Amino acid sequence: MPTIPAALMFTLDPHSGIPIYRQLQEQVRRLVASGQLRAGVELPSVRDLALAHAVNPMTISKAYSLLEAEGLLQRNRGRPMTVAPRRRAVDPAERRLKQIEPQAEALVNSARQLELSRRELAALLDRIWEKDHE
Amino acid sequence: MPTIPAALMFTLDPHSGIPIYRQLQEQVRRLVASGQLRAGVELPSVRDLALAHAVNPMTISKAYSLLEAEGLLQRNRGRPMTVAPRRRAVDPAERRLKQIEPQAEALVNSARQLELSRRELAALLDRIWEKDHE
DNA sequence: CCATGTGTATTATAGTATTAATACACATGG
DNA sequence: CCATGTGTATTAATACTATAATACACATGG
Repeated sequence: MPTIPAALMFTLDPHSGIPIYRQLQEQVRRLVASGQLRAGVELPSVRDLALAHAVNPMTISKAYSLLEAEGLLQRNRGRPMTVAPRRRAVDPAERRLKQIEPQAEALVNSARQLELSRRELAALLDRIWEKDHE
Repeated sequence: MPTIPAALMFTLDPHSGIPIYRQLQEQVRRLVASGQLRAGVELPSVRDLALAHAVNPMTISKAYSLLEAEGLLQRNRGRPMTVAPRRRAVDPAERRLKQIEPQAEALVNSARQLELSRRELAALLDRIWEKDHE
């Protein structure tokens, strides 16, 4: 089973107001849903992640534990956590869209409260999308 | 000075993980930036808002106090809070775009982690935009 | 066997968020 | 004047988030 680089995979911001453990939890969910993390793949160690992001190991562990309770990750005593076996390797686009929907709704809501036009919002998103040029 | 209906104006979700006082704070900022809340307009009373959203009055008061410290609201002893006088009545589109940018970046990030295409994301946003038909 | 690597449990501390129940100072309309 | 409406201060309690410093149980490679 391949191992993953560790830090580079996740974005954790302690000052975002969103609990760190939840940031990690959601990102793992998405990477698993999209198949970027496939069944059996080992996750970065708690200590590595904590060190790389200047965060307490128990905070990482908490996210991992919750993901294990969700059934997304598998715990292997004395060994790294792995992505749990899944029925479908990748969620269909529809399910992935569902997953991002609340976040999208919040954005549209904000745009409306700012009285931005649909075009202005679309242009902003295009700009951001291309900025991280992939 | 006109008074505002109270509850209908804001969306507060105690289970979103984002502190309630901050949800309110950001929404007021946006409504003021867009001119939907103009200088002098009275805000819903702390007790009304708290009652309508099943939330503690002090939580609302905290948001109001922070907005007053920001200079966005004005405190009038014994009277409702009002929107403070501003240089420009409405922020230019550029400033309003700036305000929503972090949220938009987070969404694009999520979409990427879910391996959604730019088109899929755009379509989702269009759908949501029109769903709330305005 | 044992150093090293896993995740985790424990205990303590700190800061923040939220609620609850009161009480106060001020403004306004009747 | 006074009932009613403002926002706010106070005190207490609870929950959540995060950190720190240890310690433990297990697995693996040399």
